[in-house]
Amino acid sequence: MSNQQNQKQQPATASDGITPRAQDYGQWYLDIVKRADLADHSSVRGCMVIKPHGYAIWEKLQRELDDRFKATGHVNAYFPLFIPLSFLAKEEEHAAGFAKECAVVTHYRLKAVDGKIGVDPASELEEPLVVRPTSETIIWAQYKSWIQSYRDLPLLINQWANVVRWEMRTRLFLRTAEFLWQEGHTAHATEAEAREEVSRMLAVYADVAENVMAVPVVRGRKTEGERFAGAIDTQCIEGMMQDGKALQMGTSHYLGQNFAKSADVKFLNKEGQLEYVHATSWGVSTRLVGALIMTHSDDNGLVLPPKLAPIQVVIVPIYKTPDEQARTTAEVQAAATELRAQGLAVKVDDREGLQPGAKYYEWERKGVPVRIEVGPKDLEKGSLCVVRRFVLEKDGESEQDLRKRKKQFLPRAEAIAGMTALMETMQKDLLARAFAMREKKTRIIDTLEDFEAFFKGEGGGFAWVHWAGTHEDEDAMAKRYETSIRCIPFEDQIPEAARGPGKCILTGKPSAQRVLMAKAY
RNA sequence: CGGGGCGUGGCUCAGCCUGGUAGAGCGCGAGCUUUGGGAGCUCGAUGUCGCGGGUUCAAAUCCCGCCGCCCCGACCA
Repeated sequence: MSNQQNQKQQPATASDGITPRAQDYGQWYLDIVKRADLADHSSVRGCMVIKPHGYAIWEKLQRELDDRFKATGHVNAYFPLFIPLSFLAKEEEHAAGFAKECAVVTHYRLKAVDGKIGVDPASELEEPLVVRPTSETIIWAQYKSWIQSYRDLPLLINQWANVVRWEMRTRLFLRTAEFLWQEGHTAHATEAEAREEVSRMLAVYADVAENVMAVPVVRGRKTEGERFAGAIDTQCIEGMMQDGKALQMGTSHYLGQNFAKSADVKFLNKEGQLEYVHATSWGVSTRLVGALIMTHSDDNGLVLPPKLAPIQVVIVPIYKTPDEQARTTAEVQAAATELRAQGLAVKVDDREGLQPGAKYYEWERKGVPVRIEVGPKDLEKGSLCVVRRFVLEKDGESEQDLRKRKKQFLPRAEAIAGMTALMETMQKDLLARAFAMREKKTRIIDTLEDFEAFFKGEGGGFAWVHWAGTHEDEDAMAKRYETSIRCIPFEDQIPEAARGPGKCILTGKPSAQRVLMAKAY
């Protein structure tokens, strides 16, 4: 597509092979995924291969999440990939919600016929097995035998797993037929306790989004139409991508007693009475890697928050003679050792046969936050050349000035001692930048005219609007403007100027508070 | 499911209209010279041209059928 023009030209900038965002945002995203070596399309429709660099980011995210799950009292377990069809069918609403995207296993054997291997028709399963699109039903079937008394509650379990949803259209990380995620499934004695769990885990997600991923999020609950199939309440965090579209980054559901009833999970309470258990479930997926890319990256490649960068500092030796090579390499190793002692993830790039410039571009593309160059002059001066992947842009700043600000020659000791602080600064800067970007594309809107103008002319973003429409009205808005209610935000999530009651933007009916409208991924 | 595109060395693609037995750039390997923002030269290796059938003396190329993937839309985390 648009990157074909670059094909046979000499690379002019670091962005070679990456379509600029302004030209084609969707293509830019794909280019980043490929050029930063995060993932590949596989030969299976809709399924991706997560490459080591992409997987390393996921592993760091996993660690951050898992630590928080443990800290809030959860333990990990693992349940089967296959769900008997009858299990899924038990919770009607749930089944209906996922029916259209289920992969189904119907046979268990292959057979060679005329030299060709194929499905053995004689091996048909008595009951088809659904490849889990989510695990509520199989897990609750098990909970039935685990829960008898209030003493067994709360049951706080998380599972790290892959799930399959046969989506009609897929996009690397954002929506793949198979994806990796975590799903928490908890059982509680009371509604209040379960609802508290829902809020607790949403807070964990928001914490990871903002303080680890550096992606500011709006917290709220879904409208009836957008709720998880089978849930009574779905809470979510919504991030804004650089094109102004919203991305749902995590959900936490109060499932009421629906699943307990369909799986017949009762417990004896303190008063000696049988009661159905209250359930929650909550999850985030590899989609978060997509959110990371679309929030922070630029036309030169991936930009990663230091907390999630598999490599935080890359050090490149520069030399001409074998003597210089020996000396700079020794210094590079020494610096690496000292930085690692601070707990930093450091990579020494002493590959031969690649010029330093080639290495710079590669690591920029891959989003390494800081690069250190060590040449003969640095050895003489006892300095290190510290180059940041990004700095906060100033208005009207030239490309050269920006580049100059990224690069600093620092006394060796200062550079090394200050590295952890620099990581923290960059982590904060990234969040601040993402926040500013979101603010810039956020409007308080009171009329349909302004609404339409915002989503057409200005390219859209987050719109705070009053809403008192029906489910049908929501659909009408979606058809007309391609927007949806991303969430009904919690009171403290609404900008102060936008709080309080008003009139529905569509129907004019009284509205208690504003909702968040946006186009969404 | 509808619309579009693509399938040829590892990658991106040219060649196809007008059939004559496969090319370029990048990458890869060796050697020499290079190295503070993508190195240069020399030599070298690498192909069931998506699959099946047909037409023909001859098919990457023409015809028929099939398959797969990607992109755009309707559905979704």
